[in-house]
Amino acid sequence: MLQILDSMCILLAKSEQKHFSYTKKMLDQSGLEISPGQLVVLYSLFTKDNISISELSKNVLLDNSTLTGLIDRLEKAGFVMRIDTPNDRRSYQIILTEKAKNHKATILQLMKQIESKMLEGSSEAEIFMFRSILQRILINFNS
Amino acid sequence: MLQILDSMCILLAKSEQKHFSYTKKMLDQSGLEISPGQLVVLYSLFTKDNISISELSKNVLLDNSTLTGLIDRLEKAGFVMRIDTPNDRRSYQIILTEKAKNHKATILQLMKQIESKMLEGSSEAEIFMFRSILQRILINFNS
DNA sequence: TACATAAAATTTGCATACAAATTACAATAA
DNA sequence: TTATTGTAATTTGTATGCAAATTTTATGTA
Repeated sequence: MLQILDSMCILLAKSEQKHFSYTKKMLDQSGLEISPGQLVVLYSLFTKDNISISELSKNVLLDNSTLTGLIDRLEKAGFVMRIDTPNDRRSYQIILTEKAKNHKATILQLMKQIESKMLEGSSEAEIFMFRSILQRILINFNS
Repeated sequence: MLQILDSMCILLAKSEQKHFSYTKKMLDQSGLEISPGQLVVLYSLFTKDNISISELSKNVLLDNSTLTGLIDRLEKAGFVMRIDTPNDRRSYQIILTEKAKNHKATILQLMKQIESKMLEGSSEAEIFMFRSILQRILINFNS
């Protein structure tokens, strides 16, 4: 085992890095023409779209400035549109296009597939505990 | 709880993202003038330096092209030096400077502190299982 | 109404990351 | 020895991410 992985922090970082690369590879192969970052945004929008960038930013835990670029690329690829917000010319509503809705099932299935790969060999009980520790980590770093 | 965190994949990604931000913040406050990426490289070099970029790349699970920039910045900040490899003019040996060695204890202590924060509220048994699942994830994504 | 303050989105600058291409050099084969 | 192949490191291009600054528009106050 690599020495750096003695550190739980580095082990977490490298696990996520490999997960990210794998996701990127699977997306490339799928022909969907979306990126890992866009995947998260779409996943959130499938549950609730027609919201502002600021609202979306809370839903996906990303800064507005990060979302600007992500939405740019999603819009260019035809998955979302920016629509004027009534009564507030500063803001847009982000809505899914038909194209995005048509790909929803495929996208969700791909995500399930990646999750399966990730958790291969872990029991339900282990996964349950894994989830709760990750949630605790998120909380710990937000205080 | 945020809807996106239903997905174990996204939960993992966001946990790491928050860990990264926290590490960056702590490093900023420490006055050490190093970044999270540089921290991992130094951590590995503390165990074994005087190695080539390619060898280091295996030790830290990073691509050569990523390391070029990281080493550039570490060198500029006076933590490492590139030394010619005898008999191979393509390659350099990366060695730690006295400055880096002088900061070793401080850096390791800071890393311990971040790990403590991360795992706050988790038992030894939970941490043990967490570690083994992360190791399995790393393996799953490498095959 | 005019001014100060706040908010929404974007831009800019910096730090990861990798893939693909490039440069320089080494090693092997013809 | 020359040509091919391989290797080490870097460069370039693209995608995250955030902080800080900026632009545009709202809102609240004098």
